[in-house]
Amino acid sequence: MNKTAIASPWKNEAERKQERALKREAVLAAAAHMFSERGYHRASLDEVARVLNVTKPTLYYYFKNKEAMLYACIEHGLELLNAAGEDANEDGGRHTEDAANGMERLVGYLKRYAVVSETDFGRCAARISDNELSEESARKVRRIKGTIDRKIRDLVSAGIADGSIASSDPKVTAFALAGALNSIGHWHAGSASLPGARIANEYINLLVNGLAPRKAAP
Amino acid sequence: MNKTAIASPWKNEAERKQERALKREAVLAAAAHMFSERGYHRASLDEVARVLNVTKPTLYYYFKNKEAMLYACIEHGLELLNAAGEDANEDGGRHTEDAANGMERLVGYLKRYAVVSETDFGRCAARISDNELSEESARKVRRIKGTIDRKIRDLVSAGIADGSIASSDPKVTAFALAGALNSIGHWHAGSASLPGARIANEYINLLVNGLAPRKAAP
DNA sequence: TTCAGTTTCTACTTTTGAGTAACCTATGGT
DNA sequence: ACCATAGGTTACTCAAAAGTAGAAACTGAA
Repeated sequence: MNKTAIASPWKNEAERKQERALKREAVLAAAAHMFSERGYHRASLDEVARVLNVTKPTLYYYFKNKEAMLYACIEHGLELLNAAGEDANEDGGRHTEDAANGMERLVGYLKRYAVVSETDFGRCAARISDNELSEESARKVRRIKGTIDRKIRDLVSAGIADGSIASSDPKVTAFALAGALNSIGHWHAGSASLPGARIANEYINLLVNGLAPRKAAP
Repeated sequence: MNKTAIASPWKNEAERKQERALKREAVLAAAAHMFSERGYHRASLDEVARVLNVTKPTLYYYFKNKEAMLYACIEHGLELLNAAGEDANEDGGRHTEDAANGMERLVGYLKRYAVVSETDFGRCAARISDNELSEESARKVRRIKGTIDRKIRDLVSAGIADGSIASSDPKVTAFALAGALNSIGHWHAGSASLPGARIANEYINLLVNGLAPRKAAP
């Protein structure tokens, strides 16, 4: 599988480009970690640079400025959350013969969403307020958030249509679901005692079944 | 009821002290608004002062520094959230002859909690991360948050005991409930289109009944 | 060898906003 | 008349962190 038996320490054009992309991603990952850990303002680029074993100006070689880093983090986080929704459609259809109903698809999405919302990028997207960004970037972020919200809402609506979900208002329900899941990232950081997957499951169980006891399993 | 027929423009000792307390509260309210609107770091004290028609040093006459203001905001918010729980016990017992069950008391609490979490102070308490504070203050905040969490957990446990609530884990459930409610403050700020009370009700309805349809009302 | 381009560094400048010093001006008590 | 205190102002300092200028070091190519 190796292209060359011995790995040359000198890179050609393509390799250099790839390495640059790799480094850019490393910068982003470090920034995301910092942002989600300390918040945007308390995260200093000097320190981000330090954990990467470089100096601050190097970061500016890969990103225009700090805000650009934050935007990239949030955008990437939102893309992950969005991607968690993409296979909500596929997964249900592919796994079983008959198409999954609205509830099943929604729960599948929520589970994947929960997983992402515990990553650094996910937490950047979920926790950091838009208004840290320029109006320009904030608008873009809101657009993406809108499509995610739309996706949840559509799943809720589908569930209502096929009778698998009871909700009087898909719009508010979608807000509530996203809000509840986004909060996972918060407390997870605060009290690290609970295992993440456990929390997510309990959350989703609560959202699906509610606090009130059920007479019989539907 | 008036002590004097004509109000003297000159204040005595007691009136002065009260006025000072009033001004301190005004500073706090302005700060809370700023903090919850823009976040701690983006809120500038110069601007807080501006909306109060004073200058920045005046603020320092009432508070030691910016962090002290934030701490006071958060503490006050937490006190409100806590107070919302105090009358959870009273209210149930006082309103009807027979004592309210766990679920009823919990829902009562959650409703009041939701209302508070939409105020400036509530949002400061719910949204702003502890690590903006000194370790000293953060510890105190965590202690108060702990008692609130405990209160919710106890209500959940009580509900489980009397059969009005179904939950496998009061601890995680309490986290989830607080997290979900705290998120109200976020989105309310983002999309101001929905009326607050409506959102809170929908949220709580979701948490109580869940997404899954119920066969028959219990 | 020299050139052009890439990547990173050292050593700054700039900006922003928290915090302070020092000084006014009422007011009320003595 | 005088003083102490409360409450406020103007005009600063100071620190931290963002951002920049410009040189150095390396690479691959001509």
